Amino acid sequence: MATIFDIAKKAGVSITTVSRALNGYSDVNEKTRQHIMAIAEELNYYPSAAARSLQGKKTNTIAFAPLLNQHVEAEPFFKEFTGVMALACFKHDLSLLVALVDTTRNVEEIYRELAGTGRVDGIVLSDIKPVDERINLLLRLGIPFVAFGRTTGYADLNYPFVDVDGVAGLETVVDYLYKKGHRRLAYLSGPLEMSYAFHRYEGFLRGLKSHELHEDKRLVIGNLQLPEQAYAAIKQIFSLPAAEQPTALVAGSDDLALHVIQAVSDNGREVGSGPDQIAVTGFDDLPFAAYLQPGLTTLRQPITTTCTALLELLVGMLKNKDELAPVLPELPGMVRVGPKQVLLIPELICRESA
Amino acid sequence: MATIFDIAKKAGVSITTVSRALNGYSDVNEKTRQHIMAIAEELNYYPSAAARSLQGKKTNTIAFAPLLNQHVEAEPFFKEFTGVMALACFKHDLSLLVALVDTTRNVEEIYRELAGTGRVDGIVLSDIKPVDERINLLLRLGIPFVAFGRTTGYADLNYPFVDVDGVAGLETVVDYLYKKGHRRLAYLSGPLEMSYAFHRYEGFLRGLKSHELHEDKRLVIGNLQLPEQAYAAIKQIFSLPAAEQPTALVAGSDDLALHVIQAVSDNGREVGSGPDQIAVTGFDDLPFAAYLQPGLTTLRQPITTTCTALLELLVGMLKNKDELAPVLPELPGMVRVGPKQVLLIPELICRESA
DNA sequence: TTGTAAGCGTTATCAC
DNA sequence: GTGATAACGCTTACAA
Repeated sequence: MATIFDIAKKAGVSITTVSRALNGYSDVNEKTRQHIMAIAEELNYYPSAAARSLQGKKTNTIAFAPLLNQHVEAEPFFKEFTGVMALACFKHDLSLLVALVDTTRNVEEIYRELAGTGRVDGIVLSDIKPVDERINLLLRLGIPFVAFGRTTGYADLNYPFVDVDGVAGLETVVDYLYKKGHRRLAYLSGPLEMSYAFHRYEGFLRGLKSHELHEDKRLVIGNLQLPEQAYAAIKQIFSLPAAEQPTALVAGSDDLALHVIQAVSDNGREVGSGPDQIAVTGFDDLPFAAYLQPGLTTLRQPITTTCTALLELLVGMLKNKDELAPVLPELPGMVRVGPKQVLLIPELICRESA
Repeated sequence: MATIFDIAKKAGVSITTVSRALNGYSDVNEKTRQHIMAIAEELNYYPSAAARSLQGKKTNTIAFAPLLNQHVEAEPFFKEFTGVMALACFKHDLSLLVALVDTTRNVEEIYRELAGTGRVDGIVLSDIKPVDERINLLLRLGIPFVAFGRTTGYADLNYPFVDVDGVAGLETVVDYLYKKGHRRLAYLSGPLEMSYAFHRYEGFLRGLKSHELHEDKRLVIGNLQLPEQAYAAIKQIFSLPAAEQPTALVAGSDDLALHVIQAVSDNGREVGSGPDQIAVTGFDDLPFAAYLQPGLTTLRQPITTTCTALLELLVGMLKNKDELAPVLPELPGMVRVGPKQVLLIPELICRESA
């Protein structure tokens, strides 16, 4: 690899001049610049990223560092999100460093390293938990970051985040089902240690309450991760006395809904919105939701908007460290709940499953 | 951020000793080491990635740099592949730098930059074209890389690659359809400028030939990118005289098959394997293929195996630059066509669409 | 077992 | 306009 030195030698000037010429400084003779540029081109020169960032320069790279859940549960969403994030970064002329975090190791250390090694300008955090040490860690380290999701405390939401409003989402779903005549609703949830699952469940409860329904603990099953667990849960529910069985199954994610639909069929029932059918709903509206048979009624998680907002926020912080609130464009379904806090309202997509 | 200097000062030793202690060298007094480690911990020390790589150290990062096709066509596959690649990298303790390449800019320059800036140890190339300058470029620059896909020349396959055998795949499909009684087959292809599309089409032709069928140019439509184009193609095909219409539609990708299925319905026909139905096949077996109605008969592209092989190859090259052939584990459906060249045979997945 | 010092490829601060 | 030269934070001969 050619260095700035090689160019300087060949051009018969100092490395200072080369650096200035290449970086478009004004105080360089136009002729000299042309000459230097030509030689750089000829030598296939590209500045070393390492050397640059050693000078405190930006890396133009941000990290996306999700926790690696063993549960396949997160997988389809993870892939979708990562892909969209890569596309969003591309539009901002950023590279995306995907660094999965092994939760069986010392998580804090991994983030500390990511932040400390200076390979990235900022971090997109995800898989936020109700109480999440990573946030305080990054806050303390002074690393620019933005969270996809939020903690559940209300006092300490003093960090930048973008979240999809799971509470509002599930209230909408319950309301929809209520109006369709459902009175006995079951709720199937993924790992409740995650904020998003917690919020969705919370929304489910609020939905019940607003219609003066009460929660039947036997119809609420949480921490479902593997397909088998979902199957077992459904089987258990359908073994209740007929009068106590639910007419609608509300799943906390599309992935879960997928297994639920299978399990319902396996139990000799039919999924759908008809009178003798079992209603099933999901959350996410991943591409496959539309292809299921029957089509899945679900809440659309606006992934593209989410990524746009996350990056807009992060890039804004990177540009002017001082400015409190980066100018966020108004995006559809967006509610600003703080200077750097955004909530996105998921949209109910009605198909045939409920 | 704490530096090696801060630690040295606090520990009352030289930076050399700190460096050695931290890097696990043997010639350091155990007591000194303990002391240094403790201080490093206390100071939240992490070595600067920039400074290290400036010393020629590894970055433990590899780049995945796919071309950004405007066609949404590549999107679902891209997301799936990127996600699986991230998971595979994780297992090798590597970070993944996703750098989408804008094909409207100077592509060569972008790869040159990626290689020259030293941010990554190696590159995974994809979206290989029949004749692809990027390969010679990287070969010339001496950057470790491995290609997902291959050029179509046979003489110059002297670079490491892993490819899914599209030729074999489509021969299998045609054979399958033939045995089901189909004699008039249409072929719908994505952008033929890509090797994979080229190979699949080639396989289609060979399949026809082996059964002494001949190609009907009116039934072969290439460079389909947008859904509308697929729709138009199907409409056109169904406007042929009844006797000349195909009984089977072979699509070059699942994504294309998806649109084809829709278009067939819109033209008042029914997709399926029955006598009066139109058979449709795809390629990839993306997750949604199983959920389509009817389920899509398609060729399973072994993405996980592909990523494993790609990384195994690349990591092998990174470890011992000299050794010609890294020891590749035998993976299912794998054919070694050269010391560093691997072909993966796609498996036919029979569902209801054909 | 430890320390000194050179060097990796840049950018930035001075002088000239 | 241009050029020395000192950082940036680390690794590694070479000395001690």
